[in-house]
This record gives sequence, C-alpha cells and structure tokens, in this order.
Amino acid sequence: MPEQRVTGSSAGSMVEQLSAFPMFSQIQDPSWWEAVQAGRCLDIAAGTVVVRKGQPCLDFLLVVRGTIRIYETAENGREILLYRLYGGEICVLTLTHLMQGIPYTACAVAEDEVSVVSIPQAHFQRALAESEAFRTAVLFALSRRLGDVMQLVEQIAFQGLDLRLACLLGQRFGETNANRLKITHQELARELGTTREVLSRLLKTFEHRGCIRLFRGQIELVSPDALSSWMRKPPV
Amino acid sequence: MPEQRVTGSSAGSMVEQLSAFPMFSQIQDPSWWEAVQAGRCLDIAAGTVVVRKGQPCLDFLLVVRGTIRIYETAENGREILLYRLYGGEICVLTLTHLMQGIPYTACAVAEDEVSVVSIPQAHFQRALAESEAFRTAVLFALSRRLGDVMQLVEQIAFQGLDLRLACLLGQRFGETNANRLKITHQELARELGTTREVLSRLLKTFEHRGCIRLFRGQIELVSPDALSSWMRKPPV
DNA sequence: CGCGCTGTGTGCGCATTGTCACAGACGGGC
DNA sequence: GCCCGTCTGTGACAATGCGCACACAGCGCG
Repeated sequence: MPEQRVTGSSAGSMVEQLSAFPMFSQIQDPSWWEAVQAGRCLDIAAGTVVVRKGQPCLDFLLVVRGTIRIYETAENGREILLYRLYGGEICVLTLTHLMQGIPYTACAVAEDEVSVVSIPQAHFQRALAESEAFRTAVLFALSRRLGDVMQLVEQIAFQGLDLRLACLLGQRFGETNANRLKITHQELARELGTTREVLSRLLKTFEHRGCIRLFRGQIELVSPDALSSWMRKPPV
Repeated sequence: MPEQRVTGSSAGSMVEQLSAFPMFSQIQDPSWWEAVQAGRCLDIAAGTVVVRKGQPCLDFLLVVRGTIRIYETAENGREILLYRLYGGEICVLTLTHLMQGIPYTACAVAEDEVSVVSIPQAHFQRALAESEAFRTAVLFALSRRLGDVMQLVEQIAFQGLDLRLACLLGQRFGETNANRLKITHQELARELGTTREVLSRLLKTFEHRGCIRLFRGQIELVSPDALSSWMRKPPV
C-alpha cells in the first residue's frame, strides 16, 4: 500500500475521535478499545488505492475521517461504484477477506484525505468475541452493505441509465444542500458504470428539459421538481 | 406466509439433521442448540413464497432441506436471481431485516420441497451472544453473500448476456454432473434478469455453434469446450 | 383423436447504450 | 495573453437487448 504513513496522532486521540461516532460511542467493552489502541493510525492521501484488486489488506480497517470508494472494475477500464465508506464506518470488504480467505476482487480508493485505523486480526477477533456491542455493530454494518448492494443489483438490472442518473443527482444535491455540484461527467460515469459520452448526452437532455444547468466541472440544480418527476415518468 | 405447516418432525430430529452439515456440526454451544429446539420446523411446498416484498418474516430462518431462490423483481414482472439458499444455510436476508428494522424488498420462494427451522428473535440473539462458533458462522455466511452479490453487480454491469448465460449453463451442467439439464428458457431468463425471447435467441445461437442441443424443457450439453471458449472470445 | 396448455422459434421495429472520432471550450499557470 | 491539459459537445454508427405478435410444436388428458 503506497503513500500511506503512520500519522502523528496517537492511538489515544483516535479513541476520542471514534467516540464521537454514534456507532462506537455505544461500545464500552475494554477489549474493543484495546483493539483500537493496538491499531495503527494511517493518513491516506486523496486518490490513494487502499485495496487493490486481488491484494487484500489483512488488517481490519476502520475509517475515522474522509470517504473511501469501493468499486468494481472491468477490463476496458470502466468502473462501477458499489458503495462509499464514510467516517465512523467499518470496512466489511476486509471482513469478507478475513472470513473466506479469498481475496475478493474489488478496489477501494480514498476520495479525499482519509484517516483509518488498521486493527490487527487477532485483536479484531478478540473484540468480536468479547464485545457484544462491537459484534452488533459489525453485523449491522455487514447487513446494511448487503442491502445496499442488493438494491444496486435491482437498479442496474431493471432501471434505465436516465433514471439511475436522475436518482444519483437528486441524492447528491440533497446531501450537499447546495444547488451547485462540483463533479465531472467522467466521475459520474465511473459511479454509474457507464462511459463519459453516454453520460454527457444524458446530462444534456436533462439540461434541455430545464432540470439542470451544466458548467465545466459543475452542475447546477435548476428544478428539483423536473428532476424528480423524471423518476416517475421518463419523458419521450 | 401461506401454505406453510408445522411438520410432524420434532425439533429433536432437526438437531440431528442439522448436525450433518459441516457448518453446524462445529457448533457445540448449548445456547445454539437450545435456540434450534425452540424453533418451529416448517415444511414448505415447492413454489411457495417464503418472503414477500416488503413483508419480512421476523424470525431467523435456517434451511434444512431443499433450496430457496432469493431474487429481485421489477414492475414489469421481470426478475433476477440474487442467490440461492441451500440446505444447511442461513437466511441472511432475515438478518438484514432484524438488524436494520427496514423490511428489505427482496423475495424468496421455495424452489423445491423445503424444510426450514424458524428461530425466534430472542433465542437467535442469545445464541449469537453466547456461541462464538455460531457467531462466526453468521459472519461467514453474511460476508460470503456480500461477496456473491458484489460479483453479481460486476457481471450485470460489465458482461454481455451471452457471457453470463454461457457461465450459468456451464455452472449448472457442472453441478448436475449430467449432460441433460431440465430447465425452461423462461426459468433461465428469470435467473438472468431478462426476457424469454432474448434467452431463446441466445440459446439458439449456442445451438447453431454446436455448444448445446435444445429440447422442450431440456438442454443437452454437446461441447463443453465450445461453451467455455465462448467465455473467452465471444464470436462474431 | 382432438383439445388445450405450456414451451419454443422467429420476424421486425425500436430504444438504449457503447464506440470512435473529433472539435471546441474552459481554466490554470507562466 | 498564450499554452496546454482537462473537460465537454456531438455526429455517425454498431451492437445489444426489449417488446410485440404470432405460428407452431410437444405433451398430457379425456
């Protein structure tokens, strides 16, 4: 794993940071916090590949800050986003590796400046055995991911790209709470598993319909209604 | 849940049957077997809908015998298989429901005559807390499913139907270890998330290439090599 | 045998998506 | 201002997959 470095911040301060997340603040059991203390804290630069296809990281990862994209890749360079990992979340991909022994073929890259805690397998196992709360958290995370990815299957299999794009835009605008979204067509294409050209065309039709306005590297929301009405009734 | 009935077989005999599966034979802890004993044994007729969209079953399900299809549905009636549940496996879909409280929108139907054990939530929780082996089994199952479904996403997103069909056929022929497969085009279509016509056409081209021979309700494997070579190099 | 049900084959039109090939257009640095 | 790399727009075309319509074939059954 290139470009990683052990951060100056101590494991102790990690405990504080983690306590801020609702998921972990529930966990009082000492074996869990010991596991965290035993973990290495890593700062990862934006764009760094955290997990590369077929080369699993053997430790249990925990995101403290920033977001990580988990995605699949095709030979021709196309990609599709599986899900995102936000601060305070657990890398269940690691789990899949740990459990099955099979290095599963997905990739993970840091989307921005990311801090993670890397917990050795032994400590993870112990925390899992001794902390009911941690166990619940892991099961929770895992089952949520499964639900996410199942939903993704449904969308890819049955919904047109236009619908999926409309939903994605709606979601993103909702998150940022702004009417300007700083993103390139290429990035959107990578997220939806398609190509830039196709996406540009779709966006253009959205613009013609008055849903959005396009700028270089940015998309402006003009009419949320027009966008969401697209989702109900794909126009001619 | 219609058409279910409590089977004549006692919970005691279930324990014996479950012990036959490697996954459960590992589990010695009493709380787990108590949970099983507390569960109801149900026999389910082939074709019965076990979990309907949006109507989650609240107990924890365990398949003893038979197979269950877990799939997504679209409005227009198309379906796509997410995965199958075989004897000795755990219904992680139930888990997703139990954990999130969200009734996740997937369906499950019995493919053949199926026996399940339905374990009340409380007993499940207790077994989870007290039995390390059971915990491991659950995590194992969950992470395996996640891997499966992720792989499915990749296939749907990036591979043509012909490839996916070829793989499916290869897999099925491998499983049954026979050169005759008793399945209709419609069923294959349901599995791959497409329509019968499209599938019939694809199968026909496979037949013309000498990979298979088609009969009413059956497919005969002619040349495994021709089929598998399709996967490497899709011909003109 | 004739009837009816289910499963198949197939022709055609159409919508969607992917691919290739460019031409500009914008913006940051110098 | 100019240059260059990135981002975007677009046209033409191929390939894939879908939907509809309908003919017909196999099979069980009375």
